[in-house]
Amino acid sequence: MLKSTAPPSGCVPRTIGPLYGGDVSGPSDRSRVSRLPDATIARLPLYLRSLAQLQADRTVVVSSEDLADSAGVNASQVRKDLSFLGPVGTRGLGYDVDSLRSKIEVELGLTEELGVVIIGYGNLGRALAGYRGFGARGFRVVALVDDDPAVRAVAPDPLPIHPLSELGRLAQEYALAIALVATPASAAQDVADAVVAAGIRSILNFAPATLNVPADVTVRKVDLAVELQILSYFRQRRPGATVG
Amino acid sequence: MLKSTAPPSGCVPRTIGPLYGGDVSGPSDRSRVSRLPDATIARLPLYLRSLAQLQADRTVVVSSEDLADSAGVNASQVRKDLSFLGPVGTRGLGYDVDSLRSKIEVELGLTEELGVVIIGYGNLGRALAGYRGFGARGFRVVALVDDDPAVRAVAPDPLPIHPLSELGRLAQEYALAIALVATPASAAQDVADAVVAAGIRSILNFAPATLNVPADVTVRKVDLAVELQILSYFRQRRPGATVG
DNA sequence: GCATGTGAATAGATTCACAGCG
DNA sequence: CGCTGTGAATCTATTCACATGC
Repeated sequence: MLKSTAPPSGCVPRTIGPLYGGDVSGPSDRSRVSRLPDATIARLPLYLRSLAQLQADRTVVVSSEDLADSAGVNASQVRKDLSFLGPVGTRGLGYDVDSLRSKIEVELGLTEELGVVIIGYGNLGRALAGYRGFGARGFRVVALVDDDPAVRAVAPDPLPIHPLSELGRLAQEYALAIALVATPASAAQDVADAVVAAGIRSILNFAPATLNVPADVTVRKVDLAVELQILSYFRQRRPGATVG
Repeated sequence: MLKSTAPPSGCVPRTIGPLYGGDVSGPSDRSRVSRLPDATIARLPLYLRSLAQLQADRTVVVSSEDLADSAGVNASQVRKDLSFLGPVGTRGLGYDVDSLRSKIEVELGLTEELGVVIIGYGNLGRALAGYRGFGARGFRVVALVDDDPAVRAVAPDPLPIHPLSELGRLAQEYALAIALVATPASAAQDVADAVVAAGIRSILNFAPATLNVPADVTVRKVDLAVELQILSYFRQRRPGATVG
C-alpha cells in the first residue's frame, strides 16, 4: 500500500482511511496484524459510551438494535463491528452489557490509566485541562506545557506549567502516553517534533495545521473551523434555508 | 437508502458516511443532487486551509502534489476531489491559488458570514467563545446560551448569556445558522430539541451523547474521549511501546 | 514536457438476508 | 422464536495509469 520509496521529508504519515471527519494517521505499516477495520475502531468508543449508560441504568442485556439506536448507527453495523471481537453475544438474547463493555475496553487498550500532557495553555488548553470527562474514561492529565513564560507565570492550575524543553523529562517521569496539541498553528509542527523526540507517539491535534510525523506516530485531529465549514456545505444545499 | 418506514421516535438521522472520526448526519434524503462525495466535502476545508497559507506566502500557482503534501493527503485524491468542482486547474501548470480558494469557498457556502450560538457556557463553551479562529474563517459567535442562572450571572464576556427559552427569539434576531452544543451529556438532547425548534439546522455537538434530530438537521460531533480512545487502540497495538 | 482530469481497478465499508444456535 | 454472526451484494472511497491539453 505504501510505496517502499522513502517519503520526501519529515515523512508524511499515511492517512489511513479517509473519511469526513477526523482521520487517523496510524502506524502505517499494515503488515502487522491490525485486526479491526478503522471504521470499527472509531465506533467502539461510541458503543462504550452507550454501554456505560446502560450499565448505569442497570440494564443487563442489550440487543444489537437497541445498542444501535443508542449509538446512532445501524443494527447490522453493530453486529458486524462486535463480531470482530469474537463471539461476544448470545443468540436469541443479545449482548451482556458488563462483559461487552470489558471486551471493548480491552480491545481499545483502556485497561490502564493513560497519562496525558496538554501542550499550549491558552483558551483551549485551559478548557481541556478543566474537562471532567478524562478521569471517568481512563485518561489523566498529568502535565501541562507552554513555551510562553508569561503564560507559565499565571499558573492558575493545580499543575505547574512547564517549558517545552522539559517535555522529554516529563515524558519519562510521567510515562506520558498522549499529547494534546492546543497551540496556535504556527507552533504546531515544532511542538509535534518535540513530542516525537520525547518518545510520545499519540497526538491529538487541535491546531489548524497538518502535522508531519514519523510513520509510527498516530495523529488524530480536531479542527473546529473544518467542522463548521462542513456544516456550512450541508446548510447551503438545503431546500429552503429559512432562519439562518 | 433510508427505509421509508418512519423511524421510531425523534427520528435518528442517518449517519451519512461512516468513518473513523466525526461523522455527518446530513440532510438524509439523497434524492436531491448532493453533488460532492462526503469524503470530498470533508477534505475541502483542509485544502482551503492550505490555500490560505499559500496565499499568505504569495504563492500564485500550486500543483496537486504540493497541495496534497500540505494538506496531508494523496495527490490523486486532490485531483479527484477538485475535479468535482469543474475544470479548475491548468494542465501542465497547476491550480491558481486565488481562484481555487474562491471556488472552494463558494462550494462550501462560505460567501456570507454565518452566525453561531454557543449553548452551554462552562469550561468548553467559554473556550469556544474565546477562540480567535472564527472570524478569520467566516463564522461569528453572536449569542451565548446557558440555562443555569448562576452561570448567566457571571457574564464575563462582552456578549450577554441567555436562557435556553430565548433561543427561538435569538435565532430570528441574529439569523443563527449553527449551534455549538457544549453542555453536559445529560442536557444535550433537550438542548438539541430546542435548537431544532428554533429553526437552526446545523449542530456541532461536543457533548458525549448521541443526538436524535429530524432528518433535515445536520449534526457533527466532536468527542474528546472518543478521540483519545481511538488513539489508545493504536497505541496498544504498537510494536514496542516504550515511553508511555 | 508537464501536470491536470478521468476512466478503470482496487480497496474498504455498509447493508442485506439468512443460516445458526441458544 | 428471536437475535446473533456472517457470507454475499452493494455502495463508497482511494489509487492507479494514462489520455488530454496547455
